[in-house]
Amino acid sequence: MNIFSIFTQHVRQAVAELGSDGISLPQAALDRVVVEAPRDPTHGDLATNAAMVLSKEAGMKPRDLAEKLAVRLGALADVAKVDIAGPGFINLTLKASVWPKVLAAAVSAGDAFGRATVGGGAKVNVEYVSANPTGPMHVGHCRGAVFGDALASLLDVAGYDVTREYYINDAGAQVQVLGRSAYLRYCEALGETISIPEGLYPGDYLKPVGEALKAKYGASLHNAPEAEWLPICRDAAIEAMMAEIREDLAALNVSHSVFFSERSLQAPVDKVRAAIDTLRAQGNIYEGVLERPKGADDADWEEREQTLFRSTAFGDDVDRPLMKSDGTYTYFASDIAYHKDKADRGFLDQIDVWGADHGGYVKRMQAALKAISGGTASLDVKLVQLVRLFRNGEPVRMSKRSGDFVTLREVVDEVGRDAVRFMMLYRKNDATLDFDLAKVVEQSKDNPVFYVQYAHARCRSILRNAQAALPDLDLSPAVLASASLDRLDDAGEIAIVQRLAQYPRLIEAAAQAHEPHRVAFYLYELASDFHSQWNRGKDSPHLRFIMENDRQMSSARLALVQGIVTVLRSGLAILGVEAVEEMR
RNA sequence: GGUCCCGUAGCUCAGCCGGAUAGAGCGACAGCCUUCUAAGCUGUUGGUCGCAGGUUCGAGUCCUGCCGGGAUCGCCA
Repeated sequence: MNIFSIFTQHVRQAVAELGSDGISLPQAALDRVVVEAPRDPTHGDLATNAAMVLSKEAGMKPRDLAEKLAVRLGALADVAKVDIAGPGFINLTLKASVWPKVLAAAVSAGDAFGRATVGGGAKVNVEYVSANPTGPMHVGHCRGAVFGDALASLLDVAGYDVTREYYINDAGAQVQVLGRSAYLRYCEALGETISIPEGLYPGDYLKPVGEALKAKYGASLHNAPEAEWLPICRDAAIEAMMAEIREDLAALNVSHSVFFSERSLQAPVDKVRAAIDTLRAQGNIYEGVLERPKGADDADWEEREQTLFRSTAFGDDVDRPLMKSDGTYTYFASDIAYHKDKADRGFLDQIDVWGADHGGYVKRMQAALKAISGGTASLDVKLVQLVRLFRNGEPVRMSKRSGDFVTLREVVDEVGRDAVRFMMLYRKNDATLDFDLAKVVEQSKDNPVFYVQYAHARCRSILRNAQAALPDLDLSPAVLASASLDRLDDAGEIAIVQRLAQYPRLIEAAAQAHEPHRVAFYLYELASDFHSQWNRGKDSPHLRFIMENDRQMSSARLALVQGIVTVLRSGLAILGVEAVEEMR
């Protein structure tokens, strides 16, 4: 039950009925009509901008148009009062009987409350993490992983058909380097003393790969030509790294349904070549010379002719090369084939989650998908900004170069996955994030993770205590939903129900904007409403949730608690954070 | 130099495809424990929404130009 969408329909219906007054409006104009909760509660429960956005096309003054709409809206069963205010707002005050209905709907719907249909079952592909399989995941990967995972869950709840995908970069030069690094560890395992040259991966995490290679191949690779040992060492290392990455993701409660190999784009069928041929047939490929970029570090710039994609024809700033000087494909060429493959699999809605340092890549990828799909597919790229790691306000330095970086696993092991996930989502994706390892485990209001989880635990505690105090009361949601909810007439209680009523709309809006952080902020506000009401029971005992001498009131309030539990659980599930039963 | 992101209270940040008097937490100050978890709550304090124009009934939000911070700019991914 989403009162906002219900009333949006009511308002649009009222607008359509203006036809009988000789006022006809284009259908498109209706899309601008919205119903929202006014910031100021004295403006009523719902407000619509209909009269203001339609006045021009109706050829009427906003307030005159509002008068006509107000008459119709005032006749609706759930409306107690209609006011016209300011430049032409129509403010609706709903009958008190509306809120019990909303609460009952939430309680009886359970996990289904908030589930939306805005997605319409449309297929959408969310690609996230896609960390190179050249080592364990470090803390920098965390944010994109959690963001993508939560976004996928959000879209799922909003009614999209979501596929969660990971692109394994197992075809480039980096995995060759990985293979050489693994070979050195293999030599080391054979008893050789090694030194790791600049440019190879120095981390200890390849030692087990070396040992495994020795166990499987003995010394047979040692004096073999590179062409023979490199593919073996490389593949063994990739497999080992991917296994480790999957474990890291599991520790973070991040999941994927598809792991897509970059190499599978080149063999057995060269899909990269096919993609380039498609673009060439369109006339969007040519041989040309790029201008030297200004201001960049271009000391070893060498002007030369190369194969270019005409991305400027699709909104990019310069045309982009597809072939390296050694004749292999650029990463961009592979990525075009990959995104084409996604489109061929039916994903016309594609979302990529990238680190902000890849921001310069967005336009060309969008241009490429537009071109190669003939304009049918679109790509939204969500950039996640840096995470700066602190401990008690002191920066935690990390140097990837030395191989001595903070791994994702270390952070999860130290503070727990719930703290990591919630904090990563308690910020817009494009804002940098300071993550303090000490603060996120603090059990205080400073720490939103704790605050929201505590609200859920407190609710559950109330329900447990209620069962002990009133053992014969049936606290199942189905029964609570039929309690005398009209007895919830305290302003704080109604405010909570109104907050719950916003949840379905919030899910829709957050999903359409691709912004899971809105869910986190909403949960914080709901938790705050609840803690506040809980405390009012101290000064005013008649406001306590459990009233042993008034079973009817207890049932109504416990239904309210159950409604809060329902929404907290639903929202936390989207964020991938556990709704705990008690705090320890 | 080009492109992208950011700039809102002393600090950290929200602000829902433009909407009414711009919000929250922290900090500071003043209060609330015989009580369903005080691991919490209440109140006070606090803003020229970076600057200047523009669009319109209306701009923190959209457009243009500046200022400041960050990222990035063929042969890394």
